Amino acid sequence: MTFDIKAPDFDLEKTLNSGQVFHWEKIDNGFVGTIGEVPVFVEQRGGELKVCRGETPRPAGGTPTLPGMVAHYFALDHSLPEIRAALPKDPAMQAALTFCRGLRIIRQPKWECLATFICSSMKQVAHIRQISRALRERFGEECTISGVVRRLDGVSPHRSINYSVFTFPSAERIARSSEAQLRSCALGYRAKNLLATARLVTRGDVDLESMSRLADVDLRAALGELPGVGAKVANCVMLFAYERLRAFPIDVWIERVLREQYFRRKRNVTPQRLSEFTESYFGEHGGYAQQYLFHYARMFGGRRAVGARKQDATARVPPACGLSLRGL
DNA sequence: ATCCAGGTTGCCA
DNA sequence: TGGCAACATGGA
Repeated sequence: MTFDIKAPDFDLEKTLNSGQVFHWEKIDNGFVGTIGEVPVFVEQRGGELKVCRGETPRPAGGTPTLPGMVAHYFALDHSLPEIRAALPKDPAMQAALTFCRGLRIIRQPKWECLATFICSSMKQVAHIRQISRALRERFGEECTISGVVRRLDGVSPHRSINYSVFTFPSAERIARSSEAQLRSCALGYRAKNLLATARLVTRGDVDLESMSRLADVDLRAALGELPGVGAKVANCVMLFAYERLRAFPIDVWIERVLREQYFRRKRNVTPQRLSEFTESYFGEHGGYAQQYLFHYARMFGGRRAVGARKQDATARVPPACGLSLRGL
């Protein structure tokens, strides 16, 4: 069964390839992945999404409608015009913002997001994708997606699709595995942390759902208690799974941008000071600012920008703004 | 081959 | 507090 969903001001590819989520696979002009336990094929055509769902591994009760679920996951309710208007007007921000038009901060399942970002430390995005896939194939459940989608050319009425995808393993499933099994998924030293955190979640020592009621500072502290979760990962999980749009994760890419564009290579700028600056300067939607700067820097910035050709061949040239991030 | 990656942690002064 | 090394793995 396929649905059409209105999705104005949305760029599916930029959203899924910007390093906030790691499991979506580009296939046949669309993407195959899961939204929670629901396997989904999504294809964007102009301002519309064509969505086809597969079978969940188990019958799920109280599931919302597919269009509602998709719209919620991709945060189609976020008002991008308002968010864009509220961001700073400096050249670096404007350039990133122009390039990242339609990129949305999505709403990921909490455990899935937490687990993958625990695996993300000192890993390139490509590696994180490999780890995510390995965990799914080893411990997740396989689902199939089959159906019909109308063809782009409109010559034939439709084409049939048939894909396979794995759900992300639950905390319980990870907790039941061994550190050696996790290491076989190329987790390295992160295996110990993922296992320990999975056990805490499984035992009920932490309740990821009820933590959504905490204020930002308390949520950050609670997440920080988990093994393998420091300031950066906590901010990623807050931003990508708890709808805390102020959260501003600072990784090596963002740190380069901040030092080059906002601190003009000044020395003695501690992580603490960087954090204070981003909090006050980018404000309420800092997470969006961060994601736009991150994606832009990764596509065009110095230190051999990653994937500019493969991921976005149509936009190889950065927007003309009289500013370059080269030489960071 | 060498460098580096969406960091965290423990230990040192 | 701030600096620093260890920690695993594989893409560029």
